[in-house]
Amino acid sequence: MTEPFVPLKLEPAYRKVAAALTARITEGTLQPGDRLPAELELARQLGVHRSTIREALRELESGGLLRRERGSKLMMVTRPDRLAIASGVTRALTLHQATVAEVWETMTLIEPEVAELAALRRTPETVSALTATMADAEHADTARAAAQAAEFFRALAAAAANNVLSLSQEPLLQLLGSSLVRLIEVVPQARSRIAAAQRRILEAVERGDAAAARTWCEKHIRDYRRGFELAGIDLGLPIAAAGGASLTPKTRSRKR
Amino acid sequence: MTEPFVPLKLEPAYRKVAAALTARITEGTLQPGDRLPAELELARQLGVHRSTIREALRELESGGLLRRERGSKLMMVTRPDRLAIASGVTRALTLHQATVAEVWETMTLIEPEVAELAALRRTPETVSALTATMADAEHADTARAAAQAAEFFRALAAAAANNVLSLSQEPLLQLLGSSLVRLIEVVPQARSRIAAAQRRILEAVERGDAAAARTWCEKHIRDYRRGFELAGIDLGLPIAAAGGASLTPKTRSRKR
DNA sequence: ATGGTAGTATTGTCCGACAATACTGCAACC
DNA sequence: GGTTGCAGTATTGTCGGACAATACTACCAT
Repeated sequence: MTEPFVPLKLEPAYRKVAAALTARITEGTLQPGDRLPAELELARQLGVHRSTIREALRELESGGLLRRERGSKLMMVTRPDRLAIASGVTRALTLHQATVAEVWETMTLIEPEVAELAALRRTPETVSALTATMADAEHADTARAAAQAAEFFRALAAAAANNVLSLSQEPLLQLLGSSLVRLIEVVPQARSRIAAAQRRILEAVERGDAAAARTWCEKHIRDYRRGFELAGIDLGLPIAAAGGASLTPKTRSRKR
Repeated sequence: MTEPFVPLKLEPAYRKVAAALTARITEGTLQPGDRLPAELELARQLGVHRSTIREALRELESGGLLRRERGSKLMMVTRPDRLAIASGVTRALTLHQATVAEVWETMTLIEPEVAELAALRRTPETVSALTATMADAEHADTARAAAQAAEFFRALAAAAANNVLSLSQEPLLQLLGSSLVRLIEVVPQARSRIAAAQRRILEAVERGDAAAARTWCEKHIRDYRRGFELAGIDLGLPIAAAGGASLTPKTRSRKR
């Protein structure tokens, strides 16, 4: 016989409220840009106490479905923005001890395709946006230079005109950030090599040469791997460790 | 001169509390599996009211950093689980009106690579897990059959032994779910074609033939596209519309 | 050891309160 | 006319406390 009783789950009220609000948003009754009613009003309508409403609001807020625009009091319904969503994924991957190798491997797979699509679908606007990201190339400030590398990929994905790709890529960029800083810090020729590769990719995209864009991007990503190795970053290590190590390289090399 | 005053942001207490707790978790002071102190105790330690603590907890909870194990009272620190994280991304992409075409394109890019890696890194366990997913293939229940298709890809990614890939793939599977149901509902030969392709991929993975695995997977994904077209799913349409239409075609047309 | 039982701890929800601040309308002023 | 000042209201952030339901615990009886 099958089990006669399954664990019946009673949701607390705050979760039901959150679910109800989420449903209103996903089904479109509440649209991005709409203002939510005041907490007391919501409490009255849903028949629960304001505290309960507030707990539910925090839930939606952290999911990016609600935000308060600067200096406003009422909450506004909003589409989760890309960075916020990605940072949740980033945190999750960090806690799951994702390794540099895994992230790198995924980039190997995504980026060349992104470059290819960018070359095929470029528009004057996306190309100039891409060009604009080169301004900070080879920047003296290490953090700035690392940020520029990520920015380049973001602009590339924007040119590829695929939101799903852009969002898939974002956590990778965030995760690689700290390792990238270390790479640029430690490997002297990194700045120029990165800039040179970016220029090659940019040129290929500009003239719509998809094959070249892909090829150069492949090389570019492979080059990152070489850089990581040169910088002494253990690819098998979880990202967190690789990043943290870059902050205290001296202490690590000193024995004990 | 530069602006003398930047908007100074004062965070409400509940967010500071959330940030403090998050920091403890990411830095490792609180490890997955640890139990959080009681709310009153936290309130005492942090010097705020219990309501404030509770709002912060909801924030972490919805981020997947805290969970309560069934029938327990204290919260437990936990690693965000893959499905939960992905569902946030899924919701975001839905709200951003991601199209079937975008999702499909991203799968085109990821899955063949996943298949290739799976063939290279397979172990007896992952292969048998992959085989096990075939049990539900060609299932009469449409929803079940669609779920099986997603399950197959999950097992494939597991065989590829890359957590980042698995997680990147998950939102795509969730997004495609509803369209997939529709596809299988409408296109009679879909079940057998899907099963056949899966068998081909599985065989290639089993014998470690990376090239074949990739090729068959590419064909498989291309076949999905054909299926979508046959099923009359407009690839340019946002996912929500494509899926929603299949779930409640009657009610939608009656709406007001 | 096993099983029952009473007491304690903890959460979920409620009520109410109050200060700080954003919004509104109106009067006053250049 | 447009700007400024101001009073009044609405709304949030935070607090204090309360209570029922239930998980946990320690103890007692068998």
